[in-house]
Amino acid sequence: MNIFVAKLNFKTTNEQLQAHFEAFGEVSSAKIIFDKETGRSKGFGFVEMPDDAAAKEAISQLNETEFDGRTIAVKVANPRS
DNA sequence: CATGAGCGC
Repeated sequence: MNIFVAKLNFKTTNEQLQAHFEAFGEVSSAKIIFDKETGRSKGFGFVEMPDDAAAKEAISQLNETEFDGRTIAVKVANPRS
């Protein structure tokens, strides 16, 4: 299941994001979206978890919670066109 | 170079 994570701290990295979600289950991939122009983080990313149950749990447990100093928004990601 | 809702190349 794909998970959308927004309002991340700009200094938050893929490793931190993955490690944060691994507390609820295995994470196949975690990716922060970086802006190609500035090279800085766009402040949001995506996490993919094989186990749907763990994914849903992670969403409900991490949404609207503080992570790396910022209150993040965790939701189910939309299908990429 | 900078910043704060959103959906990725």
